[in-house]
Amino acid sequence: MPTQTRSDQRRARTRAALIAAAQKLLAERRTNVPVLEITRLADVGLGSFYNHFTDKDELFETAVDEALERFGSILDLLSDHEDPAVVFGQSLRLTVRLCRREPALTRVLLHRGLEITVADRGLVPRARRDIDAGIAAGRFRNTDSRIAVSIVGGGALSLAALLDADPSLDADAAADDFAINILCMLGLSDSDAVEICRMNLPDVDDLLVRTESA
Amino acid sequence: MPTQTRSDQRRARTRAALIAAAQKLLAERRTNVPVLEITRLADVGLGSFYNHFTDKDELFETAVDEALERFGSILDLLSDHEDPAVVFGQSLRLTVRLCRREPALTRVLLHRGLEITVADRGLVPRARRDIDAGIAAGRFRNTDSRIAVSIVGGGALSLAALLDADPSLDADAAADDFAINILCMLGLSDSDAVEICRMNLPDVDDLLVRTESA
DNA sequence: ATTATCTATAGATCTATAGATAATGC
DNA sequence: ATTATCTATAGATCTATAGATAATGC
Repeated sequence: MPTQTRSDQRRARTRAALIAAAQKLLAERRTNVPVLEITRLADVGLGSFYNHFTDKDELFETAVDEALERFGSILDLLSDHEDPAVVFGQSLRLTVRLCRREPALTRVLLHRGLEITVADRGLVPRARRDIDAGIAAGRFRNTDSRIAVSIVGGGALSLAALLDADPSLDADAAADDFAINILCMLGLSDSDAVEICRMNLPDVDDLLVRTESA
Repeated sequence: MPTQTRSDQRRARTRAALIAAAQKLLAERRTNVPVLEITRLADVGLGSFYNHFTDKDELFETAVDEALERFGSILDLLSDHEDPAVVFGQSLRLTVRLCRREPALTRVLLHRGLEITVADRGLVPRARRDIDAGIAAGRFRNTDSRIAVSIVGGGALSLAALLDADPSLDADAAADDFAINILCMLGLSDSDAVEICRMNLPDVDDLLVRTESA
């Protein structure tokens, strides 16, 4: 554990304030703002910006990466289950529920958009691992997991955009329906998929609290 | 038919040049450029820009809309078939193939990203119509078509991003695999889906030529 | 003494318009 | 005569740094 001097802490605070401001702006799709506006929102001096980042692009990229990590670390808390279809179903249902619970974080991800589903960080590698496990166990159809994961990722993002655009939609029902669709796609019968998506799910708020400290 | 004066033609040419320049920039993800750079790329005077658009946002939005229309009009050429599953399968296979054939156009759509799948124009209403027809005919599972269309749209975009990022991928195979996945999701058996996706497809180049005049 | 932050600002860059020029209409 | 385009530029806006100030380290 590297000793955190008071200087380091101060530095980290400033950096975090800048990133939080960037995430706020990303959620509003306003990335084309002067640096001064960012530092005002972060409540730090203009010069501090250049202490931490070389330009706006670098800041915004960092802000998206951190949001992705947050999402991923929440899903990592999901307890295991012997049936890979159950594991994946839980992940899907939880991910979509998280989008409703964390709209600001979700909008940050939506801004980066589809590049996320191509990336080799965040949620995609987790999904690919789960799908491959299901195929290996004979629980899923034998299919190209790169393409399957692409559909799942794009579908999840697209559904997140839909939930964001229409607050009147029932997010829990949409999440379960999404999971049913994906499980059917992977070869489960309609009834099997429905059954899995009726199982108990860990409390979303509880998971959020448990990852906040990180 | 409104008589096109020579003035109108000149005006339309300038406008089209600006939109083409904007699409070029969108494909390179460089929307944050000075107006002067856009007009240079379009080979028109700076002032002409303000003759047609009030600001850059308006131009870029128009540029994306036109690209979407182009895609949609190509799909409209697909001939009908009595089985809704065949119709939809053909659309899916063709859409993904188009992405490989028209990478610049595809990148324009990727820039707009997921907002497309929420929009009520372009490909989404066509997909929703096809899915609803399939459900009504008892060929697809009875499911919420809003969510299904969201998955299809997001999945297609995500796959387009994947094909764009990795030119070595076999687009035809990916397109067919994508369609199989979606048809399975909609309740078809694995073997039915595979069979549909082995059927003959209209020639992509031919369809492109037939819509170029529009 | 060192390191981080803040304030002030020079210079670069960009927007948007006014007025000139060129093309078309009749 | 009218309409579209083009050129030149005033004024606004933004970036990025230099130097001052404040906090921390030892």
